[in-house]
Amino acid sequence: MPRIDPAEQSRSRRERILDAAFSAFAKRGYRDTAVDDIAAAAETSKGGIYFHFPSKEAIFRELMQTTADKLVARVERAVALEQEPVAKAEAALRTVLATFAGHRTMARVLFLDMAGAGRAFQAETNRLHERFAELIKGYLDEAVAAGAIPPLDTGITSVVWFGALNEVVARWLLADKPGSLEETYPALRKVLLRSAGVPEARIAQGGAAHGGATMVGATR
Amino acid sequence: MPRIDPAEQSRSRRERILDAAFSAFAKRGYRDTAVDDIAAAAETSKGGIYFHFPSKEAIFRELMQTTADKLVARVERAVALEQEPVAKAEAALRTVLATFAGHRTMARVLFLDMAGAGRAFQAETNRLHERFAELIKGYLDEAVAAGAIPPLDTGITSVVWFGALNEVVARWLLADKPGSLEETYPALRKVLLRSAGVPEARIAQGGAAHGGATMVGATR
Amino acid sequence: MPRIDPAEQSRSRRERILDAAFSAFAKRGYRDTAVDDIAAAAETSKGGIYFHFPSKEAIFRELMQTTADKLVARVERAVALEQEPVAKAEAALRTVLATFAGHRTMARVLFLDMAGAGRAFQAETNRLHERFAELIKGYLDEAVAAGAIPPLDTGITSVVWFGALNEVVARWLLADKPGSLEETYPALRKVLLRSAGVPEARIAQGGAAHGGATMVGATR
Amino acid sequence: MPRIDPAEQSRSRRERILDAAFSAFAKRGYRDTAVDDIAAAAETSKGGIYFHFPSKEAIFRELMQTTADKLVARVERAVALEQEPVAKAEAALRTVLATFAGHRTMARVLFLDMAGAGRAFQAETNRLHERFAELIKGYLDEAVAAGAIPPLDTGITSVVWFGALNEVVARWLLADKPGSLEETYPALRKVLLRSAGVPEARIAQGGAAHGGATMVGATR
DNA sequence: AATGAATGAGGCTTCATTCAT
DNA sequence: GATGAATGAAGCCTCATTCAT
Repeated sequence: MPRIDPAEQSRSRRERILDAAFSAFAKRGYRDTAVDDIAAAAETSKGGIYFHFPSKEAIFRELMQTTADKLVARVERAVALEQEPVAKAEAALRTVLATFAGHRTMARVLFLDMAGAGRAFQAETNRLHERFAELIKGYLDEAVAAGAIPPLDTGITSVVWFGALNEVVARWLLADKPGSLEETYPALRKVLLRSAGVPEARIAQGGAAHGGATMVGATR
Repeated sequence: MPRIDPAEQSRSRRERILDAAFSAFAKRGYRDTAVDDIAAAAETSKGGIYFHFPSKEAIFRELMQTTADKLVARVERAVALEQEPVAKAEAALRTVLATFAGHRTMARVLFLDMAGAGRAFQAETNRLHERFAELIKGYLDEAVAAGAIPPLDTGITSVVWFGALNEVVARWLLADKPGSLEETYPALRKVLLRSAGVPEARIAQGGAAHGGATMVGATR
Repeated sequence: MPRIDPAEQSRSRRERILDAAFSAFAKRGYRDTAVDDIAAAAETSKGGIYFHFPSKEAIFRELMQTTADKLVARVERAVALEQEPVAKAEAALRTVLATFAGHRTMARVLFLDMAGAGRAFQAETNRLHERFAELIKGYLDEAVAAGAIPPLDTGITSVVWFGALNEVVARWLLADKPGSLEETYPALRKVLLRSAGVPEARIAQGGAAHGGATMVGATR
Repeated sequence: MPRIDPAEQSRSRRERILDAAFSAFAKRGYRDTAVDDIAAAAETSKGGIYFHFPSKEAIFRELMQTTADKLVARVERAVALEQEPVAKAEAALRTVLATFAGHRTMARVLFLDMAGAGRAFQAETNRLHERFAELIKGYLDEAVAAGAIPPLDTGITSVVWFGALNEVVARWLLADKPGSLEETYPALRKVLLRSAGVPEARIAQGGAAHGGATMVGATR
């Protein structure tokens, strides 16, 4: 008879709490989500939550961390499929948009809650932004090294890219009638590539690379 | 005899509350600022505050509104001094950076608190972002109309510009040792102008327009 | 028309809270008394309590302080009526017993709660014990100086006196059927005077000093 | 083959829990010690504790009981070595001080925790005090019977003795820099013997009885 | 207009105890 | 016998808002 592994069960409960917290935070924001709400959503008791996590804050932090990790991993996986430096940057852009398009909740948590969680998380927020900017900067540096784009200040450019992406996603999140996030890709791509000095000829090639596989859905 | 106009006095009390709230919000964020804090800073009582404002939220909203108004007015004033479309866009950019550089508190309120204030203010935040993006879009449209830049999607471009600006300022606000915000202007300018398709030749002219008056601080 | 002085009203409310807390602590002990209990007993709201006091602990501390002050004041008043050193010591003893006999609650708070309040108040407890021991020591020192008793270690003797008093009161408090606290005076007096080396002849004079006024009731 | 007797093993686990609880209570007090703390210190689980004991309270009660038993046994052993009634009383006093001096933890539990444990243990505390007072009273009664001291109210005297001892130990426990508890013996002895009417001549003999063996520490 | 005392709904966290495995 | 996950009742404190004066 298939006994239930208690360790497994515990992990799953933990996961359930995390999931519940995730959507609760996404729906109402960090401050407006009570631990009771999370408990109710996870079908546990408040005490149960405090068995698995030391504090509400800890839950949030873990959520941020793993969410960011997942996103980064996905971007890196997508980028790895490309050879050409500019294509890598494009892949990164595309993946972020596609991911958020498919996981609106994830976007809410990462973009709105993080900022809205208050001063206590500024360091966290900072690190997250830095991380993504670094990621982008890496691809831009490669592109410069490969001669695909002229030498330029990849530091500020990556910040611009990140800020732009941030704003695009935020608008989509806050819009009354969202529309498709992925539809913004072609236009955003053009503007950002241009900002990085990618030759117009290369830009014109469009996102047509890789055939129709451009907007590969999320695996999750 | 020079009587104090009661209406005038009331207005000044109102103003004092607004000022106190402004710095309190900037210092501790919306959620972490108690009405008591504001009252203390304004040298009034809690009751006094509720005489002038219906709620804490209303204070915040008004603050956002007037702060944004001030910033927009200042940008428009600076832009009005320029003739050439691209120069106008540059002026807008420059003014925003210069203003925030001189009014870190203003930046905090507009960039950090707004986000941190919770879902209740999303509409407000939205409108604010929209407003600035529109402002930028207007200048870009002019530039397109004047043939200074090629026809392009000024909608997305303005969003990119705003997002970039947003991110640059946010980073500056959250940095451990801030550094000069205005120093980022030349690099940011180059990237953004490029993103809008401004010819390299025009970009190379630098921010040298208007001689040394480029970075004139605000009077406020 | 007799307007109500708001300051007066506030003070009275504060007092009401203090009184409520006093009996609540005496009845259930510090730890087992919830702030809600105090609020209910004081016919206020929890918030009302926190308007007047920063914390439950602060209430307790203030209570200890003022209660001890009252007792000390009363002892000193009684002692001041006596001239002879030994009579002073007797008066102190008598007053403490008489006071507690008339204010069982006071005794509970000072003797049981203080100890039971937990480690957080040890310093407080310490100081209180020290204070009373010092008081006693003062009278003993006077007696030695006056030659009423032989030179002796008044330090340890005062500790013994205090400890004895403490125990007598504690027993009375914890007894199933209390009996009269004041009835223990003659016997206790004899033992303690003996411990201080008071001559048997003087001891035999009994507590008859001051005629029947020996057990003056409390004023409070 | 030397199997481990399960009953024996269980007893040892029980013992381990008791020991752990003992030091935990001594360190943080009854209320501030969580069952989890005890479990951790005993290297068991919470469930394990509840297998051996019905409640936290029961552990405490048992601890008090056995600790008091040990102390009493030790006192009686020491007293049995003496013949002379006054010497017996002295031995009791000496032993208590010596024991606590060597087992500060024991003192903490018996003197501080008991009081701090709340109303639930008042009966326990009462009984403990009574028990010790009875012990002392017994020796005093013997002394009276033997004519070593004049007839006196041994009831109140024993209470005084106990209270004095209590206070001395409590002070030592709560002092910032403890000093030696045993050093207080000579002075305390003198005061207490005097309080019981022991002739000055006998008191002057000092604690010199039994040669240097006076303060032999306990083996535990 | 202003004051400041009062309210009370909630928020986060702790912890003795239970119980399925 | 033992484990550790789960429960849920309290507990202390905060704070936006109201209101008598």
